[in-house]
Amino acid sequence: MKKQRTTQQRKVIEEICFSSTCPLSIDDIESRGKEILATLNRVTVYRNLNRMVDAGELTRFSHPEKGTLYEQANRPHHHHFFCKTCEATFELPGCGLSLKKQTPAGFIVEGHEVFLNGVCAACAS
Amino acid sequence: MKKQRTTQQRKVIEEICFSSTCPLSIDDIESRGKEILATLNRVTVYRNLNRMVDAGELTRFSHPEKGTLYEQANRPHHHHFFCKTCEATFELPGCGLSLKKQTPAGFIVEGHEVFLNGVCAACAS
DNA sequence: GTCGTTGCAAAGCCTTTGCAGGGAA
DNA sequence: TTCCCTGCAAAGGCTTTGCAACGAC
Repeated sequence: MKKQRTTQQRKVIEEICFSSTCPLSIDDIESRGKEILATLNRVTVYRNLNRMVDAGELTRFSHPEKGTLYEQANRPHHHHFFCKTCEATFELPGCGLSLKKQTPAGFIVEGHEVFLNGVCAACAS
Repeated sequence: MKKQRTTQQRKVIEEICFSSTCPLSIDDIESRGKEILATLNRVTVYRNLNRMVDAGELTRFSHPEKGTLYEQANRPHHHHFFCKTCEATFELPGCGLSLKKQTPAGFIVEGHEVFLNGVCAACAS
């Protein structure tokens, strides 16, 4: 692991990622970052996010509808809900999955992801 | 809906998709198709798959590790298991998800996807 | 002959890489 | 001063589009 330097860009990107309560896309992070630091470059966002994923600070996953998303790595086990009306992604605490019921004999399950979709409380009312 | 013509390419692509017991990637379909019809072009595969998705014959979904996959649309409800050893994708019948437990008040769940990963029976033994 | 389809080339996204200049330590 | 980091440009992968030729009907 190389020694890291604290740059303005890195501070902005880390602040955005660590303060968000839901997964963010590259576009989210880039546009929010540019509000704070107008010269922020998309490539720099990519590089910093990749570094943070490698360092175990962020988790990257691919959402079926929203593409690549990033979230903090230290969150408790949870899944995601995508609202097709406002297109926001929410974090759902806990897990409604019964692994034993799902798994055929001989298969070893090491991990899983669940994506729910529908309409969120705000959009439904 | 336009009138469709029955071409060699389309027959090959449909045969591959409709006879597979697990989801296929573009690469899978292209390489299997080229074994039957060597001149088959990747663009033609894309176009036919898109047409079949639009026609409701296939479902396209994005797997977190394998990227875009295609499967028959008329299959009963199921989820997918990805083996990290042989990198195959298996279809798991049924559903181990308890939606009520998972859903916060006010959210309306319309659909869901579950991806399991681990080691399949063949690779585990 | 008509017109849906194909194959090739090219273009569009998303993401990564090369490189020179800039800035943190 | 050192050398990590950034920004720009360019390159790679995946997918779509434009266009002329082909082929099903």
